[in-house]
Amino acid sequence: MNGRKSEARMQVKQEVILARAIEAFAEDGFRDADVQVIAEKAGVGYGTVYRYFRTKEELFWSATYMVLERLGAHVRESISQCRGAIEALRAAGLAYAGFFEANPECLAVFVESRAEFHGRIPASHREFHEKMVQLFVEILERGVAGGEIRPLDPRSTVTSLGCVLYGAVMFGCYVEDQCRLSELAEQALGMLLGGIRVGPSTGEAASRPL
Amino acid sequence: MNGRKSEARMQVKQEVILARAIEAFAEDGFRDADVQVIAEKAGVGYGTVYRYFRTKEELFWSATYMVLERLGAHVRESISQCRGAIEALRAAGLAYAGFFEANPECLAVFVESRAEFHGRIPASHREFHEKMVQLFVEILERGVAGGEIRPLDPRSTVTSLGCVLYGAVMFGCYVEDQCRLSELAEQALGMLLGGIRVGPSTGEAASRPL
Amino acid sequence: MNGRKSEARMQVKQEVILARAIEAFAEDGFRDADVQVIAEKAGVGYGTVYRYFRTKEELFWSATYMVLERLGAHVRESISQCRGAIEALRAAGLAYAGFFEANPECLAVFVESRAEFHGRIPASHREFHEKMVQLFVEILERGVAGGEIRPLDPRSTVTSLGCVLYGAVMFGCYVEDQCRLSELAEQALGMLLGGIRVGPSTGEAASRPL
Amino acid sequence: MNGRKSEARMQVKQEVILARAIEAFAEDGFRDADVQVIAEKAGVGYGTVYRYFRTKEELFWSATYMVLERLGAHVRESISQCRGAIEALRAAGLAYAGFFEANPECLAVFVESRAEFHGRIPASHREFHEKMVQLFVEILERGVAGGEIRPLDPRSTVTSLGCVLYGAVMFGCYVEDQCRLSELAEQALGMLLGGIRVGPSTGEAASRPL
DNA sequence: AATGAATGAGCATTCATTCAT
DNA sequence: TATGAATGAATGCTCATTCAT
Repeated sequence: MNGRKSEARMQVKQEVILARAIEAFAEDGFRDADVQVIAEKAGVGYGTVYRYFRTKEELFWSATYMVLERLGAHVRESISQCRGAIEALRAAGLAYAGFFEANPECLAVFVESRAEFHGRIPASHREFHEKMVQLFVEILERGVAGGEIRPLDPRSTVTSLGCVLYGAVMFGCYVEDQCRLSELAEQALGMLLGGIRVGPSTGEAASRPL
Repeated sequence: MNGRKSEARMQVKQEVILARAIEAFAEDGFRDADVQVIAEKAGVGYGTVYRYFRTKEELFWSATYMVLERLGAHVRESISQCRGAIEALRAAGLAYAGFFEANPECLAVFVESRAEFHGRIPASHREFHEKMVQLFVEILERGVAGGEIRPLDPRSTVTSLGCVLYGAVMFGCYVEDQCRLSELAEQALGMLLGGIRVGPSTGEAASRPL
Repeated sequence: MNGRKSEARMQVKQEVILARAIEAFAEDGFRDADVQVIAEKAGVGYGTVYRYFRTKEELFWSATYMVLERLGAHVRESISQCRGAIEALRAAGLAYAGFFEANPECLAVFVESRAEFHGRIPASHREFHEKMVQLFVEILERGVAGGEIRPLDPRSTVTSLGCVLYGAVMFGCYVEDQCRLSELAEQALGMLLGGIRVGPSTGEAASRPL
Repeated sequence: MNGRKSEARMQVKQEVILARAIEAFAEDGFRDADVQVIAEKAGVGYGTVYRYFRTKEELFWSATYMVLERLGAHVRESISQCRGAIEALRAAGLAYAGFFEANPECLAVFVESRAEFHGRIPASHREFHEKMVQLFVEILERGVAGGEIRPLDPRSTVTSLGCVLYGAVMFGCYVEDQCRLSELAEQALGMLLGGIRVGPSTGEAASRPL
């Protein structure tokens, strides 16, 4: 029982450290963030951070992965109630952008992680990416099967969707004083969906709110 | 004449330093890049770098700006021969992605700069962004006036286009083993254009090559 | 107990660093002294110095303050056994000069600190100065009350005494091959005391040994 | 004739550089003063400074020597009209302190030079010192011969005088908000003179204005 | 002679990581 | 297991000095 208690405590501690790490990396970037400060904010000793994460880099990738997990959960939850495929795509897209809008520090870490790839995407991140792609592919296939969506190649369509959503989130810094991230994504996604939906795609359809 | 010679030489030297800086920042990122190494690669003394750029940060932003200038020139050149608006948009989009495909170190610096914004986009970068937006707005307005493009709001449309192109370039790392950057952009752009072009937007139109 | 041990050790370490810093600043001056060297001499790691002193400057002022503390202790001790005021003044003056004679590295740091003031005397130094003035004022007032010293304004008299002692210590470098610092101070102080003592101040009194 | 013109010009240029050097060394101290800045302020090219002074150190000692020359001229001029020895001593002392009061940048350089001695007084400075001592010795001997001053050992008396004046000038930073440098020197000098003048040295004599 | 661009040695400071307690 | 004192490699930046023009 002692072991369990201890395990649970450690689990909590690790999550606290990760949460503070996200904030620190968001604030200062990977290189400028200070492990000392993260430890202080997490309320643990300096060396303790190194008992949970071998290196600062491991801490960073764990923190970015936590962001991905939260993002994934948020997106999956958003589509749980959706019936139609188009509806699900819209909901997922809005959830994707909305998550970063609601958690700016996650966005900052997300951007930071993209820069830190330097050509080497960690396996965990690649797996997350694949899962997300799979999720969208399934929605699309469901939509195609149900006659809601034109029979496009699912993977390349998802890739294009990915560009739009990833782009909206990354590009948002240029328009943040004009519109919110979710509006940006809604708009761009709307235009894309207008082009792939079955039936006469009128201008109205493309530009009206999702 | 002495002055001119000297000025010309200094101009050249500065550009050499910037070129090597782009490579170094691409390779190691802003924080890990070593000014000493940049100096060596540029064939100048250490202190000389600091005669041309007050700080490493100034060097970094100058380098990223040089990337933007090259990118801008490449894009502008690509549309110089285009007649139609849709044609120009396709050409510009392909040039945008093609530039980063042909210059991976510029892409790396581009990504790095996005991460280093940390909420503060340098004025020079914002101005570049505005010019690019203006360029696309003019193309769109020309297309609308010529009846080639549906009467959408130009700015928000350009913003969506921006998301797609920016997104393709940033998102490319996830698909680089499946398709090239320009293919990715072509595909995503095609889907978007399919949705904004006048006339019945058929599935065929949206997915066929640009 | 663990805490105490650690605290005590750190206290010792800090004092060792300060002691070596005094030597280094004495040898090379503030600007030329190398923190690396101080660390080595103190037998601690480089970074350790910065755990105890935020900056080289803080280390310098701490070192100069340690000199003042030693000086103050030496002077106060010297007058503890004195009965008469004149006797105390003589003893204090000799202790003042004698301290620097016995600790040349303290003298060098003392001089260095005077140069580094640049118009801004650190609060701690000003406070030390005030305490010293107060000490001498009290001696003088005791001497005046006891009829041993003429009723001069204590503060301006102490200021003049300060000039003589400070001057002797600073001026000593010009005469060091002719007489020792304490002799110099004794001589100058003797002349000054000859002028303020009650009774006919004969030449003999002014120039004879204190 | 060309040569002469050139020589004269160089003479002027050198003095301009020295004058600006004094200001710079006074402002920032020897180590922190920037030769580049001195050159700019002097209105000459950077390298030109090095045509007139082999090293920064040589420039510094030349600058400090210029201070001494000005000081010496000021002091010598002050006593040119004095008849009596006591009168001359007072005048010289006041001129000494008054010079630094009127030229704070010279005082700063003077202090800086004391710190930079590090045990090695430059020959030129030692010679100046000797000349000053000689000047005062002659005044004293004249005073003794004329019966105005008691037959003290001239050299040790001058040394004590030196302590008082040097001390007043160096010590002034502690009392600058209470009295001016010249007042400080006047006061301290008055006390000392009260002690060495022939005749009954009353308290009044010692403390009344010079 | 005058200039100022070029140089690189030198140094303060930071911070990830280790390890004794 | 938790801690935080200790470490020293790493690096941005300065500035005295040189030398080609």
